[in-house]
Amino acid sequence: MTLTPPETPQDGIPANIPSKASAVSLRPVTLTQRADFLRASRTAHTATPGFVVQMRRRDAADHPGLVRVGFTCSKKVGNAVARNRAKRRLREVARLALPDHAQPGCDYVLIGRKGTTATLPFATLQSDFLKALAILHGKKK
RNA sequence: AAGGGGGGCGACUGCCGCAGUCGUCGUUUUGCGGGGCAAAACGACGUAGAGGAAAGUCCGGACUCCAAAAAGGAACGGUGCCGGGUAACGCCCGGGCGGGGUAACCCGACGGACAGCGCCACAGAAAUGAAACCGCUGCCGCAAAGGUCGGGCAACCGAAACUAGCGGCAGUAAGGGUGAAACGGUGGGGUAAGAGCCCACCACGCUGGUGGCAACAUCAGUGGUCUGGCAAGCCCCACCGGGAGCAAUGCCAAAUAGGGACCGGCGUGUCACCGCAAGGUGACGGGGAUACUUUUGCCCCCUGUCAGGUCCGGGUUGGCAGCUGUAGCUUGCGUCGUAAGGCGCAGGUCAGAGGAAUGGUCAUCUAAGGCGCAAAGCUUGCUUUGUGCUGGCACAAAAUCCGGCUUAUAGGCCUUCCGCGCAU
RNA sequence: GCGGGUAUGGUGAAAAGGUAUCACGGCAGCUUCCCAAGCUUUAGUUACGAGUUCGAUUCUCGUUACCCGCU
Repeated sequence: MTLTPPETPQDGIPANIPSKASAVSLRPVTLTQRADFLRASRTAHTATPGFVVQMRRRDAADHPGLVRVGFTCSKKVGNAVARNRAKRRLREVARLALPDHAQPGCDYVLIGRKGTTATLPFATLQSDFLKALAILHGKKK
C-alpha cells in the first residue's frame, strides 16, 4: 500500500469530469473506490455525537475544483434497515451543506454511528456538520 | 382459541429507473482533417419506485452450463399412518390413530423390533433361548432349647413324639433393598405350596364377518401369553433424487499477441510494380463484422505462400444480454369438489440499477393507545363525557424468478367460536 | 448473492450415548528467611432453545456468533 505512488490514475472517475466541473454548478461526486476511503481515513477527522467527518485535500493536479464525498456505515451500525437510514440522513446533510461550505479539491467522508445517526434530530446533525467543517478547514489552514 | 390485516389523502424539497418508438428544448464533451453522424453526460418537464416476512437459505421447481441413446442397477442422500391436491415438494387439504385442554381448539419424524447384527451404565437374583440364586411346599435322614410324661422332698435324672435348624430328593415361579424398564394386569376359584391350572373383565396376537378406496373401526370365534425397550444405532421395506449454480451462462471490446507445439490434408486466383531470391506493395475478387427490418455509403478486420483439426498459460478490466409477465400472481362471477384445489368467462398486474435508489421539513384525517385536567356516577379506583399534549412507536430493505417452510414481529384493531362471572 | 464449516474451564485440545479429561495459566493452601520449582485444592448450564432416549458433549430440528470458498 505504501509503495503505491499517490499519482495513480483514478479509474472510478470519468476523464471528462474535471473540465466540466468549472462550467456547471459545484455538484459533489460520490466516492465509490475503496482506495479513496482508505486514503481519507489517514487524514484529519472530527467526531460529533451523530457521525464522524474526515477530510482529505487532494493533490493539486488531481481534479482541482472538484468536491467528492463518501458515506460509510459498517455492520456495527445495525442491520440493513438501520444502515440505509443512517446513510440517507448523512447524504441529506451533505447535500444541504456542501455546495455552500465545501472547499474545492477536497474529499469528505461521513461515517455513521450506532444508534445516534438514525435517531438524533435532523437540525442537530446539520449544525454539527457545519461545526465539524469549520474545525477541519481551520486545522488545514 | 382460530382467521384477517401490518394506516389514508397531501404540500415543499431531494434520490433512482425509463426505446418516454412519432415527448420537448438546449448546453457540454469525445472520436474523425472538415462537414455530418454517432455515443455519453447534465438540466427542466412527464412517468414508475420495497415486504408479510423482502430475512434465514431449510425444501421444491423454472432457467443455464457440464455429463448422458433409452432404460435399469450399485453406492450415497432424503422422505415415511391413509387418501387427495399440485409443475413439484419434506408443502397444503380431508380422514384415521395417539396425546394435551373444562371447552373452542391445538400438537404429533405416526412404516418394520418373529430378516439379521448391536446396545441397555449403576443397582439388582436375573436386562431376554431362558435358567440359576434367595425363598415357599412335600417327603426322607439328623436334631437341640423349651414344653409333655415318668422317677425324686429338692438339686436333678431318664423317655418318646414334634419343632427351630442342618443335609438330600422332588415340586414351584406367587414373592425378591433394585431399576427407566422384570416374558401380561386386577379380582375370584383352586392347591402341599403354587402356576392362565380354571373363570370374569381389560390388554395382546391370530382367523373370519360387517363398514370404509384405504389407514382403521367394530363384532364373533380362538390362542392361552408368545413380540421387554432403542431403528433422530446399523439396518429391512416402499417411494424420490445425475452434478453445479445468475459470482450459472452467452456475446463484444481492450491486453500479453501478428503467441507456441503437434497432426494430417491440399498444392500456390488474375494483373501491375519492386527484388538475384525469399518475399513485399497496390488493384480486382472472395469472406466476415457483437446488428434490429431492410437498403445504401463510409470505415475496419481476415484471406489469396495455406483453408482445417488437437493441445498448451497466468494476471487485469470494461460493456451488453440473461432481467423480470406468465408451471404466472390476483379480483369478481359461474361451475365441480367436504376442503386444498380444478375448469370457464371478464378485469387488474411497469422496482429491477453501481455494492445497491424512498430521505428531510410539515400539515391533515380515521380510530386506538400513552400522559394530564375538569365534571358526573358509584362498585372507592374504576367507568362515562368534555378537553390539552403526544401519536409509522414492532420486526425488518428487493439483487435471476416462482411455490412452500421456519424464524422475528409494537400498540392494538376487525370477524367467528369457547369458558367463566354478573344481569335478565 | 450462492455454497460449505466450526462452537467444550481464561487459552489450546480429547471424549463418540452412561454424571467431561489433559496441558499451560488463574485463586487458595503447604513447603522456603523470600522467590522460583514441587505438592494439594478450586472454578464448566459442553454457544443458546426444543425434541428422541431411562439417560445427550455425542443423535435430530431451530436460533445466534464466528470462519472459509466462488465474479
